[in-house]
Amino acid sequence: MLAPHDFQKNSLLGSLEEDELSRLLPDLEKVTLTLGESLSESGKVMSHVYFPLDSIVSLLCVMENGASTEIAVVGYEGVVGVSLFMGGETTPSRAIVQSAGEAYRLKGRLMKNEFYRAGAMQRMLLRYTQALLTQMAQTAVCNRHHSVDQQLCRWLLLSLDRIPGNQLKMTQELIANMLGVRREGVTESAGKLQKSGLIDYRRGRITVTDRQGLEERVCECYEVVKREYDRLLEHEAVM
Amino acid sequence: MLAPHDFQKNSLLGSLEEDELSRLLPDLEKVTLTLGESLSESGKVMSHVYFPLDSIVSLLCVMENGASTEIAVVGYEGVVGVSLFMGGETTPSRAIVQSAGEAYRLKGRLMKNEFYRAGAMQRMLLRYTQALLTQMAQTAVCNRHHSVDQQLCRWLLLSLDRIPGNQLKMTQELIANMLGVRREGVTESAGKLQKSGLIDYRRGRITVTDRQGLEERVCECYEVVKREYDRLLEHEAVM
DNA sequence: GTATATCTGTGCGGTAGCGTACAGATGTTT
DNA sequence: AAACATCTGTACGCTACCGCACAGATATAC
Repeated sequence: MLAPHDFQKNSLLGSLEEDELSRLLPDLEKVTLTLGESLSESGKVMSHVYFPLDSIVSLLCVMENGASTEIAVVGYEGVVGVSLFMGGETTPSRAIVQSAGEAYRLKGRLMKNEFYRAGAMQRMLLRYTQALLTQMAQTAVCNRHHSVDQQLCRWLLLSLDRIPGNQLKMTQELIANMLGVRREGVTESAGKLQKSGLIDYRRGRITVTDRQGLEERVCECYEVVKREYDRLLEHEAVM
Repeated sequence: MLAPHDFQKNSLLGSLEEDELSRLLPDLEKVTLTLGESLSESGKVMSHVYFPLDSIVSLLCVMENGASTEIAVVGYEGVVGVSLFMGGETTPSRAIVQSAGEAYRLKGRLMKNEFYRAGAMQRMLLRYTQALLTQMAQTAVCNRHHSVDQQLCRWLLLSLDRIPGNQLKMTQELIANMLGVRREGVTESAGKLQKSGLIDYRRGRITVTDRQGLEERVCECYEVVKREYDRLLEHEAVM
């Protein structure tokens, strides 16, 4: 038996108008995303766009020497593959599944067709893309000015906002790759948070036990991004 | 006497189709941008979008404590004010004139009207916005992984690509604000470039004397951004 | 239950960049 | 020409983070 309004778990899909939905629904394909899976490689054309339901996808910039940094994170509020409708077809960044879960996907061609109908879907996607711009910008400034401690808090909160529950399956090694810092640095910062009783870290599983405590410790970057996402995505698009 | 095809100095305007041009031309207003002028403040709605001709505009993320970082730079190849057509109306970042010069501007409302006609203009603007995304992403990763030396080279080259000539009017203090580092750090890095004979720095005026030398010293980030801009903007938009 | 792989904690020397302070250089104004 | 503002160079101690090395802890497989 099919879950009746499953797709609504993704807020972009959930905000569609009737006619858009009826056009798209038959082509939406539910897929399970596994940890570490790559949805998009640098310079390659994606076959689909992905609308996460309870999964998280990281957009990573990978450099020649293999070092990487997460530039944005996408969850139920967004879509992976904006370059398909923005017209560039590819991007130099990678999209990696950071937290396993489900997503709907839609063939690139169909996404573009819907986008160019210039309806509510287009407006939502553009506003979402602007939110993504803000997240990237804030990531840049955070990378420059804030300590690993603060960045870890930001990362935890941004991730937590995108999944149900308060637990992340994630090794320190992977977090370090996301933040673009040493694994030992994450160990140290996570240790401080642990000692302060904010999180409980147990071999690849972080449980946030005091969310408010994290919010008190995080840098302003988290709030800036969150406010902008709320502003851009939680209201109806106005033209 | 009017310069006949002045607007073509901006490549977005220059790539418009006949009918678009005839609609927009009467409303394009030529303005002179002065060094340090602000075109957009955090959270405020811009009245116009700006198409630089020979000026450079920096997009800055400013934090509560006043520290800032440049997240992207816009010149003749682009437009300042993407949030107007992306639908968000405002952004949390500021737009500051980094190099004085001229630009055409267009009222926000008219920009949106043209955008929603979904013609060549829309496609160009979207591709440009994707290029901007790439620049921000690469800035984030560069801030994380590269030395001030390398970042200064990147900044010089990106700026130089956007103006005629090989001279920038710019104090080290301002460059430091852009890069989000100490002024002394810029002094030191610029000193190295000077000793290597790549630039000539004289109180607020940098002359690049060996562009190729800079390109040999810059990190990969410059090339990634440049390639993506070329790819996305120098060809006709394909749907 | 034991072996194994992986993940986490800790220590240590090295360094890039920070904050601060101040001196010298160079345009500009009068 | 002298006075001034501003920009540039240098120095010094400090801290966060890096790279490396390795030991201990914990899940999983057999």
